[in-house]
Amino acid sequence: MATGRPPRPATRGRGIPEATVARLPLYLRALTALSERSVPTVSSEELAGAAGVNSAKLRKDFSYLGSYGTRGVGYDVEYLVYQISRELGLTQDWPVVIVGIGNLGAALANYGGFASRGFRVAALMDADPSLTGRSVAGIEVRHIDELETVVEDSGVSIGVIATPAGAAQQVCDRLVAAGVSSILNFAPTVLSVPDGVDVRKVDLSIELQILAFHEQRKAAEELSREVAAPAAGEAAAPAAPPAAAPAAAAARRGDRGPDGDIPAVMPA
Amino acid sequence: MATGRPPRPATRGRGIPEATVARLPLYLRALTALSERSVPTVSSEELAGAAGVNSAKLRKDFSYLGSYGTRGVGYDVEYLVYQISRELGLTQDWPVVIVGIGNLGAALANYGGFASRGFRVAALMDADPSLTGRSVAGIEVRHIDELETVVEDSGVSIGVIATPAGAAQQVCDRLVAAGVSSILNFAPTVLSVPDGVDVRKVDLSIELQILAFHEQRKAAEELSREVAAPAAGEAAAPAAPPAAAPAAAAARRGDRGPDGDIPAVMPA
DNA sequence: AGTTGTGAACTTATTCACAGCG
DNA sequence: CGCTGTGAATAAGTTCACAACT
Repeated sequence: MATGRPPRPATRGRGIPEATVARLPLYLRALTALSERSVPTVSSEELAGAAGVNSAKLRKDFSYLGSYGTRGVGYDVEYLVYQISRELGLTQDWPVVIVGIGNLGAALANYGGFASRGFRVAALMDADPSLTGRSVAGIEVRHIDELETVVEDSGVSIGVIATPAGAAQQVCDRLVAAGVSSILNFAPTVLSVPDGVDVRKVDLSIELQILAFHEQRKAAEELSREVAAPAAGEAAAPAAPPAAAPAAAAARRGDRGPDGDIPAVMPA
Repeated sequence: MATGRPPRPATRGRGIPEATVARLPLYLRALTALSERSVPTVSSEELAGAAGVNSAKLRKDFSYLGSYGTRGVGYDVEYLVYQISRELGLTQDWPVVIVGIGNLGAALANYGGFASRGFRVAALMDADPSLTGRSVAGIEVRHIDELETVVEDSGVSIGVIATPAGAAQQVCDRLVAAGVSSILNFAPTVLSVPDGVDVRKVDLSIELQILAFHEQRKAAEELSREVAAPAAGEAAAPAAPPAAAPAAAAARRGDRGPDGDIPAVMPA
C-alpha cells in the first residue's frame, strides 16, 4: 500500500490518535469517580459503560498508552488514573489566563473543575476599566494592558478567550505574541493563529444548530412514517422511545428577510 | 441504533455525513458575514478561508446539499445562506429551555446568538426558590417544578442543562419524560438517554485537558530538539514557529495524593 | 473462566486531481 | 480560462472477533 513516501513519519515513538486523546479526559473522570469510591479495579466493560463508549474502543484507546491492564482481571484504578493524568500532562501545573470577564468569563472563573486538577487561574483580565480591581471568584480582575506582564510573570501557556466576537482576534494576537501557545476560544469567530499554536473552540450556537438539524430530521422521519404507515408490524418493537410530545407543528417559514445574522455578539 | 441486523440501510435519500453537518454552521456564519457586507458571490477558496477549512472539503460538503454553485463563478451568497439554513432547520423556530441559572445559565440566557436565528429562549428554570421570579436577560426565572408545563405549553424540543453535575441526570430524565428530544449538556457528566434522544456536550475541562496534552507534547518536542541538536542543518527552516516564551519549567510532580477529583461541580 | 490486547475488516472522513461546465 | 463538482486514492477511526495471558 505504501506509496514509497512515508506519508508522515509518525510522531516519535507513540503517536496517540487525536480521537483517543479527546476521550482520555472522559475516562479519567470516570476513573476518578471510581477512585473516590475506593473501587480497586475495573473491567473495560464497566469503565466503558461509565464513560459512555463501547468497550472495544476503550481497550484500543488504552492500548496506545501501553499495556496497563491485567488479563482476566481488568485495570487498576489508581494506576490508570496516574497514567492517564501523566499522558495528558496533568501531573504538572498549568497556569491559565481568562480574558473577558462577562457572565461567561465569570462562570469560567467560578468553575470548580478548573482548579481541581492541573489548571490554575493565574489571572482574569478585561478591557473594561470599571471591572478592574473588582474581585471575581476570589481573583482580582486586571486590565488587559497587563496581559503581557501576566503571561510572562506567571508562565502562562494556555489562554481562554471569553470576549465578544469582535475583540477575539485582537486578544488572540496579543496572547500569542506574549507567548501563549494554546487557546480555548468561546467567542463565535474563527481565529487565525501562526503554526504551532493550538486553538480549540467551544461554540454554543454551533452545537444548537447541529441539534436542530437532527431534531428536524427526526420530525421529518416521524412524519413520513405516519404518512406511509406500512401496516405490516415490524418484528419486536424497540420499546424504548417514549414518543411523548407531539412536536409542536410550528409554523414553518421560508426565510426571515435579508438581515439575517447568526454571529451576533457574545455575552461579554 | 437499531438492534436489528441491517447495518443501517442508510438514511432515506440524502444522508449528509455527520462531519459535514458539524461544519454547516461554520459556513453559515461566514456567509452571513459576507451577506451583511452585501457581497454577492464567493468562491469556494474564499469562503473556505473565512471558515477556516480547506476548499476541497468545503466543496465536497456542499455537494451533499446539491449543486448550488456556478462553475467559473462561485456561490451566490444569499442563496447559499438560505439553503444551509433550511438544511439545518433554522427556517423554523426552536423554543429552548435553559435549566440551571447560575453564572453559566445567565451567560447563555444573555447570549445574543441565541435569539438571532431560529432559537428562542422559551424559559429559564432553576431549583433554587430564591431565584424564581427574578428576571435574567429580560426573562423570568421559573421554578423547576413547572418544567413539564413549560415544555408542553411552548412545544420545547431542545433543552439546555447548565446545572451542577449532580443534578444533571435528574434534570435530563425530566426533560426527556416531558418530551424534549435534543439536549445540550454543559454539566461535566455523561448523560444516559433513551434511543431517539440526541445529546451534545460542551465541557470546559475536557477541552483544557486536550490542550494540555498538546502543550505538553510541544514542550517535550522542543526539549528533545534542543538536546539532540543534530548539527546538520535541515533543508529550509520552516520559518514559522515564533518560539516565544521559555515555557515555565514548572516543578513536575508524580501525583498529588489520592483525593484527586476532576469532575467537581459546575458553577451552578 | 474471564478479560485484555490487537490484527484485520469495515466504516467514515479527508484530500487529490481533473473532467465538465459556464 | 476559472471554478465547481466528484470519482478515486488516502487517511483516520471504529468495530469485530479471537488468540494470549492471568
